[in-house]
This record gives sequence, structure tokens and C-alpha cells, in this order.
Amino acid sequence: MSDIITIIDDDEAVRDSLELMLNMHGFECQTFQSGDDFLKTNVKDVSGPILLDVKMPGRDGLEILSEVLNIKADLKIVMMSGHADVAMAVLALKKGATDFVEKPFEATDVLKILRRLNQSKIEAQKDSQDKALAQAKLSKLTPREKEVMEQLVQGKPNKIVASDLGLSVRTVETHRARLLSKLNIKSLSDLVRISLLQ
Amino acid sequence: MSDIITIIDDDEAVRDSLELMLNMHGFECQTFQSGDDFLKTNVKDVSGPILLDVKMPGRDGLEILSEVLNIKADLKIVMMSGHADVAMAVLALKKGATDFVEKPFEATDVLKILRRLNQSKIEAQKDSQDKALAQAKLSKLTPREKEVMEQLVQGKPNKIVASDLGLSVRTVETHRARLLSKLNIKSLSDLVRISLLQ
DNA sequence: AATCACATGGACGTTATCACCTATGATCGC
DNA sequence: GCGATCATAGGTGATAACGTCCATGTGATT
Repeated sequence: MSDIITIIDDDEAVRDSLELMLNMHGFECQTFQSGDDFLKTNVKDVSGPILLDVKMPGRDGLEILSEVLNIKADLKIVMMSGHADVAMAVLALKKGATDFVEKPFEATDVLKILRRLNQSKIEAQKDSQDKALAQAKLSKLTPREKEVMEQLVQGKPNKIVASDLGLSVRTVETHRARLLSKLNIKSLSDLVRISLLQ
Repeated sequence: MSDIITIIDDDEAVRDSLELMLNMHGFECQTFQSGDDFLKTNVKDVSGPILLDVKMPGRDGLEILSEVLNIKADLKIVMMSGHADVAMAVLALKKGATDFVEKPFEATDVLKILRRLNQSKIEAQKDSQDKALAQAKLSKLTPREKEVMEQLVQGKPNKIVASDLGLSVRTVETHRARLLSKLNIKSLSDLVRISLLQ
């Protein structure tokens, strides 16, 4: 199962034919007729690839590209343009676009790109599994526990953490033991490693 | 002071005029009339930017690009082409080129790119300073100390390290204290962080 | 032969951490 | 109001780590 694909193009004909074609190949789509419309949504909730036209009324695709990546840097954005030149393509990729296709394009070209993105996403997910897991565990820590964790990671002994936070050593020990067990780890080393995954 | 710039182009006129222009602006250059010639040198010793023509006899610039990055992935390679199209530029950047300029280009364009590269290099150096420093310190550890360090980083208490390495706890303590002081750190946390810089 | 770096470890004392236990007060949602 | 969670913290005993001082053996260098 793959992600929903976001299509942003002011030309209804392009949107419809792209969506139809992708649907036929098993992709789900959502479409927008402008980048500004898309930016009104919760961009952070998007995880799939984005097909983004360059030439649009209002802010053009390159501006939208920057905006979107500013909100969520790991999104994969494929630029599309009918009147592309080299400089534009170079600029788009340097701004962080994942790919750049010239219109009109072959259906197979777009499919190839999307399938490759899907593949690399799967590999990326494997790489970031630990990270996501640690993240999930970290979110279960109470504020105080996180605070103690930060100090511990800096290498401070319980005694110093206690005085820095205005607590008794006992209490620090309590938080320490609790956060280690919540994170399901046994040693300070593990804690440091987890903190560096952020 | 900046790095030597490598120019690879089969057209002598281009090589000479580029070199002259760059010299006048205070850059040092080395030139090659083909990518294969360049690959005969010790690519690993190169640290400055590379200006690489696409259309050349023998292996073309895109092939050379891949080869070179394969040898040294952090090199900054600016592609140059007289008959560029969007697809070529996109391919080059996706293969890892840093930039792509169309010939004929303005001197100021190339200068702008090179100056920007210089700037980002300076910033990148700052980032990797700690790493180099840690590396230097690590190389001063004896083999046994490194061995003990590895175990400690895994979160093992001295006792376990001792039994794993067939030593007495006392000896492990000695090595531990020695390696911490050699690395000029005070806590296990610091040790874990250093080990993760590798 | 003398020196040096390295690895090894014993003694002794201090300090820190860990693992149990218990307990109180605050706050929050039902 | 009642249980849940959170933050707080004391007691005790075991275990681990840290510091300092010292001692031995081995191999390489001089």
C-alpha cells in the first residue's frame, strides 16, 4: 500500500488526466488547483509524493516548493513544467525538488518516478525505524523526566542534577530509574545514544 | 585562501579562458583535457571544486561525474554544457552534481557559484572540526584502551567488561580512567558521544 | 643494560548508583 | 469524591565506580 499522491496544477485537464492515469495504476490522489490551496491544508499530515506544476497563477511552483519544504523538509516533490529551461530545472532541484519532468510527459515516466520514490521510501523507513521507535518512547516521558534526562545525557551525576534542578538526590534517582525503564534500556550509554537520534 | 579548482574540458580554448579568468580573481587552477586524464590522478587528494564539461570524447561528463563521486563522495562538481537540455541537467543533479551551468556562461555566474561553494565549505569545516579533533585523540589510545572503550560504550559495567576481556576489574578501571583522561573527558556520556562521531 | 610504554592488578577509602521498599501532596478527569 | 498520574523524597543494603598509591612483567627502543 502506497501513499496518497498530491497533484497541484492549475490546469484542470492535467489534474484530471493525471489522477485518472494514476488511479488506473493503483495510486490514490488528491488534487489542488493552486499551491496556495494546498498550503491551506495541514501540510505536515502529508507523507506521499507531490506533483507540482511550475507555472501557475498566484505564487508559482518554485515558491510553493520552498514553502512546502519549509514546513516539512522530507517531502518528495516532483516538479512539472511545460516551458522548462535548464536554469529553471537546476534551480528547482537545488531548492530541494526530488525530480523534474517536462510536460507533456509519458505516463510511464511519471509512474517510473513514483515507483522509485515508493521504493526509496520503504528503504528510508527501515533506516528510521529505530528513530521513530525511540521518538514514540520519548513522548511517553513526563516533562520532569525529560528534564532529568537532558542533564544525565550531559554526563552529570545524580547529585549535580539534583542540585541543578533543586531536588533531592532521591528524587533524581526515581526519575532516572523511571525514565530508563520507560525507554526500556538499562544503561546511561543507551540513553545518550537515544538522545543523539533526535 | 581557497582550494585549487579543477577544470575538465576537452576544448582548450574553454580551459584556457576559464583558467585565466579564475586566476585573475585569485583562484588557483589545474586543468585536464579529459575525465579519464583526471581519473588517472589521485582523486582522493582533491578537495576543491571541479568544473566538468558534459560533452567530451571518451567517457562523457556524466559518467566521469559518477566515477569521481564514487571515489570521493563529498566533492563539489559543477557541470558545464553547451547543448544542455532539461533532462540532462536533471540527471546530472540527481547523480550528485552540485550545480549545472549552460555554456556560454558569464564569468560572474561561475564566480558566484565558486564563492558560494567556498562559503559552504567553510561552514562544513566548522561542523567537522569536533570530529577531526576527536579522531586525533582516539588515535592516541592504545589497542587495549580502544577495546575497553568499545565495551564501555555498549553500556557494560566494568565488571562485565573485565570478564568479557578476561581481566580483573582493577585493570579495566585503570584503562577506563586512562582513556577518559587521554580523551580529556570526564564522563561516560562524553565517551558515547565521541564514539558516535565516527 | 637502561629506559619507556603498555598491560596488568592489589589495597584502601570515598562516593555514586541501583534496587528494593514506603509515603505524601497536587492535579485532573470521570 | 475517587482513582490515576505525577512529582516529591526518606530508608537500607548491595553493587559499582573513582582516586590514589604502589608493584610486576613484557617488549621495543636506545
